Amino acid sequence: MGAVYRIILADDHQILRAGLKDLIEKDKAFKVVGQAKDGDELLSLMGSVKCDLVIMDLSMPNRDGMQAIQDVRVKFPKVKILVLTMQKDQEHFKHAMAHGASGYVLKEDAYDQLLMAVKMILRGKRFVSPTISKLLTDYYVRSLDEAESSSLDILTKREQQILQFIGNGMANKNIASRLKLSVRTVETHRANLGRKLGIKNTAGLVKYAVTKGLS
Amino acid sequence: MGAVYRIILADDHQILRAGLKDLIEKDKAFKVVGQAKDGDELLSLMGSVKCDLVIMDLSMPNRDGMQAIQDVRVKFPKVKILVLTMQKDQEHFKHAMAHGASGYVLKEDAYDQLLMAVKMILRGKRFVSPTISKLLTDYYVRSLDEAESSSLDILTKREQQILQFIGNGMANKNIASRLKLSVRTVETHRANLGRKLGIKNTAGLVKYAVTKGLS
DNA sequence: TTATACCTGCGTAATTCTACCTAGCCTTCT
DNA sequence: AGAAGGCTAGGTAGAATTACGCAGGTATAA
Repeated sequence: MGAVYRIILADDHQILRAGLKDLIEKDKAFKVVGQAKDGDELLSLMGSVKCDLVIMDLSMPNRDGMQAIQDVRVKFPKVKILVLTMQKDQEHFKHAMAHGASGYVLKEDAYDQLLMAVKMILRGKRFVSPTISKLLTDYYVRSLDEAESSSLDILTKREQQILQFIGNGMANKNIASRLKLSVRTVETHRANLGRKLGIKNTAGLVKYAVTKGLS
Repeated sequence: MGAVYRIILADDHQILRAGLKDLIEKDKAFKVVGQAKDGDELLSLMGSVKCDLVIMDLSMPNRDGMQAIQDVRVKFPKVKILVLTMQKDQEHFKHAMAHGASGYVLKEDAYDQLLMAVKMILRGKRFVSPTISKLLTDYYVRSLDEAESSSLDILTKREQQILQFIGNGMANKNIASRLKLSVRTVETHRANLGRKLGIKNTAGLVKYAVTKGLS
């Protein structure tokens, strides 16, 4: 049945908050029970007003959004967080989500995206703006470009295979028995890998393998 | 001006090829100059018929799609590859793109997605189906969940710091000198890391650090 | 038919890591 | 004040990796 969900808005632009409140409350299932113009205000407001969801910007004075997310998560673990921001880059997104946000929507997105995000989050799901989703994929594909152009192709098949096992955290001995080779052979391959890639230690090779997606 | 782009289709379903040819050639800018029912046929066909783009499935008999991509890339580096498949998972996508595909579209996608992919690829861009894009983001967000819930928080600050250096491919000696600690101290921390995380070897720790984003 | 590159493997010595343990010093919480 | 956890560092022993070189067999290309 129709419980009314209580929402708090946090953004340093009063106009945006006002407009947003108006839009959101067109759906009778939602009620904006408070507004804050910065992180400090948000935290103190939440001390006195209960809510189910916070919709917040990342760029705010006095305790910026990223910090606010962490603080809210610690002090009010049950309250969901939806980030609504103009920050359209991987870093902000990753940090926000890693710090505990449940959703990430851009101010340039259509309003129905925000509405969908709110509904999904209140149902316990996460929501990521398709714009951001596409952005992440672009980053990923670009990283593949770099990976391809750089150096994987100077490795022989055997070397790539060995590298893959290294990347999976296997010791030379294990690799040798898996491939039915002498440990010495594996060592030779590993040495060649190190020489070709200019990496001396195991750790570097593993990192290389993992970042190249060989794992 | 309007050069006609030459396209070859590779898929083991004849019906699909026929329908696809029909759809594609509705745009007079494209001409399907050949069809193959498997990887071998594709490669031999390309030896005699020039083309700008190959649209291919991944699951084909006689030299599967993944292998075919690599072979095409080696023997005909100028020909672009668009994967059209029902494989809707991260692994197939990653491998296909890593092996040199320029685009990835699902058979369940709307046709205009395929058309857009073809056009973008022929303009030198890459194209990834939004469905896949969303899938990748979901994987990413889920991995954040695991990272958060699992174990990073049972590590002390110093341990996280050490883990980060390990993840960056540094040997104990280097970490020690960087942090102005004894090698033995670093070893102790590393041992504790291994114990807490249940990971025995360096490689595993590096992999852990990298996948947790500590690098 | 030479080259060339690749895969395989060994020798030796030095370096590094692992696996146990102990232990002093510090801060924080009770 | 006492307990607990964290940071530092050492001892000892053994396991593993690294560095350097060497070399035979095979496949592929010039």
